[in-house]
Amino acid sequence: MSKQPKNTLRDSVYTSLKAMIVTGQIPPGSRVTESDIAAKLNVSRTPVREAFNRLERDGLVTGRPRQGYVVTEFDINMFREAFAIRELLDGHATELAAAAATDKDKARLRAMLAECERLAAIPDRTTKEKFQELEVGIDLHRVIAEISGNAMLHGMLCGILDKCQHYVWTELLWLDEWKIARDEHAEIVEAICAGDAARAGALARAHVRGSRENVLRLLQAKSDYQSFLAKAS
Amino acid sequence: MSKQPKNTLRDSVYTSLKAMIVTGQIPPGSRVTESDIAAKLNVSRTPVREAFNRLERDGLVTGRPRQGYVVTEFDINMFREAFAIRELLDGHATELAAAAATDKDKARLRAMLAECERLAAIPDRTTKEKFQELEVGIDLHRVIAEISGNAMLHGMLCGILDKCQHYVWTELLWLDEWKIARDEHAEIVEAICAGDAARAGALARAHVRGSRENVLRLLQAKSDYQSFLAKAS
DNA sequence: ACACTGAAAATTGTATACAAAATCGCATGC
DNA sequence: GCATGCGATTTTGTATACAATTTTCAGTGT
Repeated sequence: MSKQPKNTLRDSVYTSLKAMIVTGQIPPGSRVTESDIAAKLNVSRTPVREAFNRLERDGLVTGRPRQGYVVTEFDINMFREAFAIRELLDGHATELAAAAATDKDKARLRAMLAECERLAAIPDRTTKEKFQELEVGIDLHRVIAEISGNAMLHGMLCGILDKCQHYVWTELLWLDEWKIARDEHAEIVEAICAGDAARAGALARAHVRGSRENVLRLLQAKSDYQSFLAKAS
Repeated sequence: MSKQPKNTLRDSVYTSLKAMIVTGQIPPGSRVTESDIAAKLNVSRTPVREAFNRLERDGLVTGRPRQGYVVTEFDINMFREAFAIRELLDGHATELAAAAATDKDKARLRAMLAECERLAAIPDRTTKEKFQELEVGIDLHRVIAEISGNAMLHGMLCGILDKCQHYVWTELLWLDEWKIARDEHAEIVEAICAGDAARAGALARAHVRGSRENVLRLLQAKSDYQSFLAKAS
């Protein structure tokens, strides 16, 4: 497809599939067959199978023995679970990052903030640009986890953030009220740059809690809207 | 081989391989080839490949593009990383478990404690029995995570515990000083049964920190012993 | 003795062929 | 009309064949 050719087909397929799933091109609940994907990407089933294995391990698809794969449908319960863990891991990672960040790291974080700002300032944004802002905002957390120096923590947090991104993108981004908490991100970066671990950690935890509440509120609104539609018809 | 026949060969191979790795039958740092394992288990390379994929995702083996797989060697740094995360996740899981445990759950935990006690009381234990005690002690944490009701937390903690088990088993269990902190486990279970979430969480966090210090002390002793051997020869 | 070349061996990456199992549809019997 | 059973189709699970690449090691030249 129009993807950068990776070293191995397996990685290429994995990346493509993951992008398609996270962005909702393949909506949650869809049944996906190895043959279809293989045909669509012009490869054999083998690399597709291995990609599916990894995606299943990531929790983005669920596969039952001889029954094929289905793009995971996240319910509100999984969302709560993910955010409870994020609060722990993100908080700790941010504390560590504040203690470990080099000047180069700090510059990198500031550049991401600026990029986020730039994307937010575009008038009449397309869906793609909205997604880019969301992605940069989440990437900020990934980079903070990387800076923390704890590779295992970084890996686990990336996995959770993928799921959160998937959930927000497929369920909520259509809402106009959606908005990245840019000020909170800026405060966190500021605390990291100041080397204030305690403050950075507290801000990060509060930010995760705030995001959770924000999303839950939007989910409620969506649910209300849908039941309104149902009653009206 | 002498494993219970699972539904799919892939799962069977995964289970067998994981057991062989975690118990050190295949020592860390060994090169493992698909063909060897396939021959040893009398299956084709395909299920072995998929098992390797999952094990790589688990972090138990590391594989480079066309270079084969190597059983991951955990260094002391990874160990510290794992325990930092365990402190967060185990603490939270134990808090949740204290709030959520049913009578059946409590009975299950008490039964595991009793089993641990029984294994510890065996005189002149074999290596296998030592490993069983370790396994039950770690399983206790897995079950607590399960009881917490947060499936994602449970899954992540299981992954980390596998690595810790692997590390302890391959690096430290030969030491006679090794000893499961049975009293601490008992205290944690007690707090869970009493429904005291704050106390249970605090105990769990302290227990993880204590385990970490214990292991680090043993590693130091091992290192001292090895340098003593080197100087003597 | 050492470095470099190049072919052979070993090993993974990919494709494909075949087997087993599940699902779907249809017909048949009650 | 509905349930049930049987067969055809679809889809995954496994094995194997082939391609690509890396490593190894022997041989040669300096």
